[in-house]
Amino acid sequence: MASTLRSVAPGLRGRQKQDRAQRILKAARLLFDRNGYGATAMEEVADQAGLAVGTIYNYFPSKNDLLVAIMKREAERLSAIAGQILARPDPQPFKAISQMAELFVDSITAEERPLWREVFAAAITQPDTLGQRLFELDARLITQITALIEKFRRLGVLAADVESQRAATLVYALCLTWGMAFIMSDQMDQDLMRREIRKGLEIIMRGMLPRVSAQAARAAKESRQ
Amino acid sequence: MASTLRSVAPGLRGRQKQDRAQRILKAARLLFDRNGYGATAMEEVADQAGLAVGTIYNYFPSKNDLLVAIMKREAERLSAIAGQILARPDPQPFKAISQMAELFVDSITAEERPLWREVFAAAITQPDTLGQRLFELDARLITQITALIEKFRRLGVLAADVESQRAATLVYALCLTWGMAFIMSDQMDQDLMRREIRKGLEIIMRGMLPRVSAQAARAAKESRQ
DNA sequence: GCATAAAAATGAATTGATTCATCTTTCTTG
DNA sequence: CAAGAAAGATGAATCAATTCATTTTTATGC
Repeated sequence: MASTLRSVAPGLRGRQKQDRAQRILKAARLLFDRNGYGATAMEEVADQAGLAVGTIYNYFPSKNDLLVAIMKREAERLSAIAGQILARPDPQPFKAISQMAELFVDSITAEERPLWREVFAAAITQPDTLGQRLFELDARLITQITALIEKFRRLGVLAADVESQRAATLVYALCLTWGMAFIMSDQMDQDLMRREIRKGLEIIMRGMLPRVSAQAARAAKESRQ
Repeated sequence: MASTLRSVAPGLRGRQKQDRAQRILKAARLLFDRNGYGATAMEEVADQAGLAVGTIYNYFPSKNDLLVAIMKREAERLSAIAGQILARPDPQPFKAISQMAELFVDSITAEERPLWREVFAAAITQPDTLGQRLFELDARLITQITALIEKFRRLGVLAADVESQRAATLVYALCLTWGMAFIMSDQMDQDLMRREIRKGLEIIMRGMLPRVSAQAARAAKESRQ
């Protein structure tokens, strides 16, 4: 009980613990990159880290957990950069939102595709633990896009009657879908993904532009008839 | 060689083969439903089907394959119904497209959620085999939505300068994203999914309505000619 | 410093998917 | 119909993740 309080300060034990977790992550990362996730046995990770298999399980409850811990670090950068864009967005809404989407694209490279496949799969089968952990990041990104759209909406550059959050979610849906397509098909490259997302954004943005006044619309309609 | 041709006609062997495949599917379905995918051992499926483990692997190359074979049947209905909607769509574009989206929603029930999780995960880790097999269905759905939008576009109810395929993909992205959200969170029910998709559709549809400015431009162009 | 408790590490045992050498059944040919 | 070939079924063996009883290391109280 009392010892719990003291152990917050890193004694020998605490330092070793940090060190080992780090060593395991580094070893796993190396082997997953080199040989792939499926082809890497936990025994091998243990060897590489200079530990016994059982020990790894004291730090990461499963092989999936280990992988997610590794890849989450990668994704973490994303929301930091998104924050920068949000701080001084491009004055043109389309460009600013595109930039956010590009971020997403840039964060998944072809080399990491095989690992991302495993991460997504793990997140889906264990949504409450692994999925949750990753989805935090996505939620943060949606919040950031929402803030961006809201900003433009306030300025009157975007329609007042579109809910920012909903629109942001739509943008996110677009990115996620193409991100998944990228992850799932070796045929697709980042450029294609970028282009497709851009096209989708164009349609979304059309729906977000302030509508011409009702009067003008009616007039136009009448003139057509 | 010659026998290959003859074997198309179902002799005893052929019939048995059909029968066994069916028996395996039924047994697996039963156990997956009852005890879950993870908790069902292939030995159990074999027992339930009255076969040896090895035999199952003569019919389905892996446990994942078995699952996908089961769930694909479920999804197959979808494109049939989509075809019906396409044959006689609601005259209002929003309603017609909503109907398509609803289809998607209805095809994933809360009971099947755990199994869909596994299916999605499998599709992601083995995109070339399992994923491909499922994605065929999605591709078909996109084609059908594209056809629907194209129809409306021809009628002039939707903007001429929006590419139907791209718009359809966006609609699909919306459905897929919420479908995944549904699958991943026990908190979400079909109603919520339905509502969210509808809201997203509203934004998309705004972007697809003929623009006043575009009309004006066209009018101007025509008057010039 | 030593005895005891708590925390961590260890690797052999368990569990379950997948493989494969062997055995059985069905088919083909004379 | 019998012999040989081909297709299919079988379950014991393999392989890898995960568990757990045991041992080792570190911390605590005297």
